[in-house]
Amino acid sequence: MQIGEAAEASGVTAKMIRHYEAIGLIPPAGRRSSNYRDYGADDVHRLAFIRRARDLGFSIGEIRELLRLWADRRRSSRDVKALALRHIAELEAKIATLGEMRATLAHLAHCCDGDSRPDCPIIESLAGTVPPPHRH
Amino acid sequence: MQIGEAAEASGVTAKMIRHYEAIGLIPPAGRRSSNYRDYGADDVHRLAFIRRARDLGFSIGEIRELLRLWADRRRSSRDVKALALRHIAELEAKIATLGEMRATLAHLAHCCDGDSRPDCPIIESLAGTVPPPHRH
DNA sequence: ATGGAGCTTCCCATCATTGGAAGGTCAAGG
DNA sequence: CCTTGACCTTCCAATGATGGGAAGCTCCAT
Repeated sequence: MQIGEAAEASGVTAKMIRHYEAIGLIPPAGRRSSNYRDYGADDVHRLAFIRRARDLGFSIGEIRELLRLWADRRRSSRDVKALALRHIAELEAKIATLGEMRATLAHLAHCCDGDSRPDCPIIESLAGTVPPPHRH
Repeated sequence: MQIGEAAEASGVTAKMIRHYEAIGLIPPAGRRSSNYRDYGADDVHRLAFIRRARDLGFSIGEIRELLRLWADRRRSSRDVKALALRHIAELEAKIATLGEMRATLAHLAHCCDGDSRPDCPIIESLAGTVPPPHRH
């Protein structure tokens, strides 16, 4: 099948399929006489794998490693799990950061009247005219 | 003061100060005869404002708006609060996305033995050989 | 006057993805 | 047979926020 159909079947855009090939995440696709790329079921399978990994927030580098582990029949599930746990830790760190931002901002917003007057603890906090809320 | 000192005082790197000037987030700094940028207390104050807004996760576009509101003595706190609430919603959306990733991956990792054998529900889920965990 | 610290501009890299231009290929229909 | 339109090709550029570094200028202390 050609790239459009492979994109449809895998959920990865044609644009990204070419990109993944360019950066060596996937092997170069076969070519027809027309120079069009040609994909088989295995290729689509690998692309869908990548798609699901992206949906879980794995980086390209991590996906490279996941693909290597997937292909290695002698892999240990320990290695896969370690990679997953490392990624979970990254996710939790990001969630914590965003959660702190949310909490700080929610507190400020809660203290803001939200009326037609200019006085606003949000702006004042950003301006540093009041000590920033420091809850943890 | 010159840019290094302003960077130190505001918590914004000299690199970023120049960048913010280039994209019009801050007005062009005055220059000395040496062509060095020259900053006063007001400039540092504005940079610190930007720094705190960045720390709360506001985008450059949002900060542009916040700076406009800060400068506007006739602003309504309603407008500031609306911007803050909108940003809180963005943060919560991101947190929710990351949280779903974390939950899915944690479930898979929990089901993975993590031993020396290759069998691994994480890899299998990515490969699509088992239906993906669909909890919401 | 020389060294070094700090400044200047300019270009490039990151990360994953998207957009578009210019042009080649193929099938269907007039 | 020729056109049209959908598909493909490569290449270049942009996104957002930041960092790295080169080449060259300014300033101050030794």
